[in-house]
Amino acid sequence: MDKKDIVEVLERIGTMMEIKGENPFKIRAYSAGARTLQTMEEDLGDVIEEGRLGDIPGIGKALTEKIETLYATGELEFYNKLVASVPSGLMDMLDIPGLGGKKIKVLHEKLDVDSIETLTVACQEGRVAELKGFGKKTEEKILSGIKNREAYAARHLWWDAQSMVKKILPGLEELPEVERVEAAGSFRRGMETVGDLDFLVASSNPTPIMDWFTSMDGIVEVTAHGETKSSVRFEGGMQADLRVVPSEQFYFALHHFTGSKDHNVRMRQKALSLGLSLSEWGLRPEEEKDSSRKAGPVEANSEEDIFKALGLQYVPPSLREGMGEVEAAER
DNA sequence: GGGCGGTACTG
DNA sequence: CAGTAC
DNA sequence: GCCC
Repeated sequence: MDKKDIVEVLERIGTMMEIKGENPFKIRAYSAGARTLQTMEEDLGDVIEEGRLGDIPGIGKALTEKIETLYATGELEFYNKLVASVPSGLMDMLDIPGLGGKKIKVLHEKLDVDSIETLTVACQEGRVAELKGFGKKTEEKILSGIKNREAYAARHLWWDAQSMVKKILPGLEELPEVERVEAAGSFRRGMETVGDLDFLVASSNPTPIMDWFTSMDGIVEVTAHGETKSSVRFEGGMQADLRVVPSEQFYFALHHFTGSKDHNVRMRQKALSLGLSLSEWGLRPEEEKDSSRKAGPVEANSEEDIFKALGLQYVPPSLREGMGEVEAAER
């Protein structure tokens, strides 16, 4: 079995474990392993041959064994058993916003739902709303999620995302309560495709901003509307999130929500090695857990300041993929 | 053997 | 409060 | 699950 197929198997293992209610950290380990493998430049056969698979960060004893077995035989007992125990239709349900492993499990056990089709019927008959932990609103959300799932699941070309950003950003800039605003996320990193749009605003008066954001033209659904975080969906399926933070936190939050996740992990580790703790809220001494004291002792008036505080050279968004750029920025 | 991010929003 | 999402 |  080749690398691509093995990556696929590892990802599916993660998904199935999610539905089985496995330990989230275990699930993460599988999807991290899949990503690592996917981005590995070397030939998988060579690496296995030389017995170096386990040397790769994120791939330990269990994953090494499974990957080697798949590579050599194309079969994996562990995987086959998992496949046999999870109805394939349940996997598709994870694409529906608001449904995770736990809820899917309940739907399956209580209502015998085993596919998008049977789930649709269960919703239409009102059986989902009667379940504990569910309700009428959940039911409607599931139905609309099903109806739009192709659009929702799809990523969008950077170019399309940009035309959307060009419409939203100026509107935000014009609001008097907005002190600073940036688009973050994979859009800011310049990825070829963009999942959701992520906007970040500095302000001490979020309410009017959130109200404006959740009532823009072209919105088909407001998925969340809070003080610091709101989320909307446009016709065409593009989703946009807005976060409002106090201006002292702006660059920490911008860095955090620009990602990538792997990059953030590296940066947090780097901070920890200096006895500091980095988060979207700020940079503070590690033991000072009290995040109620909002702004940390370290100030940042730009993203550069954050890198500087960690003794790193600036890494532009497009390089923040957690693939060694943090190490390379050491100086 | 213990930690793995910490928080906001929904129902 | 649990579940989900980021 | 992986890492320390």
